[in-house]
Amino acid sequence: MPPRRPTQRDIAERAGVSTATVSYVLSGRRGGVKPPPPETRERVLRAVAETGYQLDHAGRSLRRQRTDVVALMYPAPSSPWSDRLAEELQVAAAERGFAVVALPVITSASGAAILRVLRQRYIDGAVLLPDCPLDGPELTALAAQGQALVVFDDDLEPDGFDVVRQHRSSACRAATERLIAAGHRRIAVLAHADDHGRPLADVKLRSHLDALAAHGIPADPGLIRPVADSRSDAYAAVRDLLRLPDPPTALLSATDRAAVDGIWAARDLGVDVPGGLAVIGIGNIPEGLMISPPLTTVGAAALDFSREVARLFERLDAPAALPGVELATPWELIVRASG
Amino acid sequence: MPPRRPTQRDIAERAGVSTATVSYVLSGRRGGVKPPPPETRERVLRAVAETGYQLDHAGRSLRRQRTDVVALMYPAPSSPWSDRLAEELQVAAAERGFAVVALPVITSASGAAILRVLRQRYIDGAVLLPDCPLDGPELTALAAQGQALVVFDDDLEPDGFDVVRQHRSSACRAATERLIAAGHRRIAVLAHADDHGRPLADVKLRSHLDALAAHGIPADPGLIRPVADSRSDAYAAVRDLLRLPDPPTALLSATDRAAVDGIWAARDLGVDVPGGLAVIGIGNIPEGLMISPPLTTVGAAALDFSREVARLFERLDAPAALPGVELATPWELIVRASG
DNA sequence: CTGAAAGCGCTTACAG
DNA sequence: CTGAAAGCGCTTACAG
Repeated sequence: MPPRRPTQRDIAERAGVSTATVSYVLSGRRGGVKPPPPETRERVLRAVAETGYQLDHAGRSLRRQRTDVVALMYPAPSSPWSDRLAEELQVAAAERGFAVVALPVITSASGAAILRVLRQRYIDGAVLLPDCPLDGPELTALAAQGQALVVFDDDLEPDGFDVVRQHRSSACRAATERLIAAGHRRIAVLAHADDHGRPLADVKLRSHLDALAAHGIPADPGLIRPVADSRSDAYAAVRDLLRLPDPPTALLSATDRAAVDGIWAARDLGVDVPGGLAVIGIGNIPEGLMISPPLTTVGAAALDFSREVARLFERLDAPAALPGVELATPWELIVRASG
Repeated sequence: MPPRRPTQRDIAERAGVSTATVSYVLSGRRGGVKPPPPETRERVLRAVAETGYQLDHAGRSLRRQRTDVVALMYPAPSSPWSDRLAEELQVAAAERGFAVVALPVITSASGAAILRVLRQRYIDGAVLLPDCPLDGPELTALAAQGQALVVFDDDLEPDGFDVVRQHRSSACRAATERLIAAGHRRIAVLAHADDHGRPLADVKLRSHLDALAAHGIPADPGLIRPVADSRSDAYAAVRDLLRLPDPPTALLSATDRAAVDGIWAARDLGVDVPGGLAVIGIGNIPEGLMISPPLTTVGAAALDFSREVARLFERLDAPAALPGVELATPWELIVRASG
């Protein structure tokens, strides 16, 4: 037996009704029209049970011109933030009969395939976390084609899609300023890596360099290490930095994870934190509260995406296209004990 | 202007050709038939560029009876393992023109919605990591309907789907046996939590209790804490355990993360690891190599899913349904310095 | 209350 | 080399 799935036509024949009736029973009727009476209903449901019929998504979404699927797109690897957003999205989606898929973006691999998911209407809408590889024109085009989009970005202008402002740049600058104000002049940086394994000049690193420049402090390239995405590399890098003849007195890390490893490296070398090395991370993950001393960091105060999720579904529910708006969930400097 | 997307019909009119030709240009022809000549091709591509036409996934997949999408399903939150598998899947999928979606299962929320993605043919196939909420009959039914499935499970029999054996139970038992052999009798356990916040009697906890029973060692319920999924709770739980009048001498944790926090709690209290507290985790995440002392753990030796991914695409490429097979990627006890 | 029929956007044998 | 036409599995105005 070939794996042919039964269709509504099979159910209709079996139940002695039309395919219209099958559809009415299974999916209801629009506009408050009465559903089929119990006897009809039961005949259909029996046929469904007997055959193991399952609705076919392609047929339905072609006809309805919607997929009832939303996506969450984020740069891999996942984080407590992306995990939390996935969860909130799933709860809200379940209430409305939507399914949620996650789209982790792996820089080297994903490219075209992941864009196809948005462009070719696999989904009705998406929340895009920061640093997804989509530019303004692309987002505008997607929005114009009807995709509901809520995009975390500090620079793009809303244009048929909504933009969530985090003001990451000023929050990151505040971290460096705090270190400078405390007298630090040699500040090591654990940065993200670019494709060539060099420090990535992203908003985090640029904010730091801007703050240094604003205070006339020269940046020492030797103190900038592209290890923020690897726990083991971060540990080793900080260990090496602390063994330098002229070691840094402070550490700014593009990720909280690497900052935590930096604290471990310092502790394992007997260097006091923050006395011997002040440490500030970026991201505000829950783990930062667990380390001793607790991690000073930069990030959103609360692990809460309810407004952004609600906005996505407002878009999805709206009868006509909504104009793009700005939402604000600003990052802040969260001072704890490590720096 | 309503956001009507152009269709191949629009492109055909604009280029003065038939929709068949448009499709041939955009999607090629089966069976080595020659593609349209350059002039035709160019007219079509120009119309595509002018209108911003994008293929519609619903139309194509309804006609082709396949979606060219595969999924990775895993219990949330994500882990280095699920991240790595997503990456490998994405690389393999990109080569074949498939898109990858991740389906994190959040126990409370997901249920029905996530099953719909499999049942209603949103996707052509999936890899299911351990502890996804699908039973044997369900998987058999999905496989019979043509879904390509590779399922991590130690108990299910393959039946139209493939099963990856990890032998988690015997590997976990080996961890407890090692502690017992080293003379430990009071072994604390950081377990997963069930829906009521009590220790979840999963394969990890059961293996531990079995090993204790086999050696006639009574289990002390007071030593079993449901904190394996929360870093902060794990730290606090271990701190409290170590302050007990009769503290445990060893710790087995259902997750490496919680084990690492346990080591931190011990170190912060001045308790030597493994001298004062032997610690063994489960999961073998890279972070376990970073802590001092390096974490003894239970898990797969390598962060490598190439065989499982290859098998999924074998299924997808096969002209007829393949019988289910067993693959083996056994977990092992990985002895490092912590216990 | 129910059914016949059109059509969503594609692909693909088939005819010319 | 290209087009007319059928059909994938649904949903839904409309007629009876």
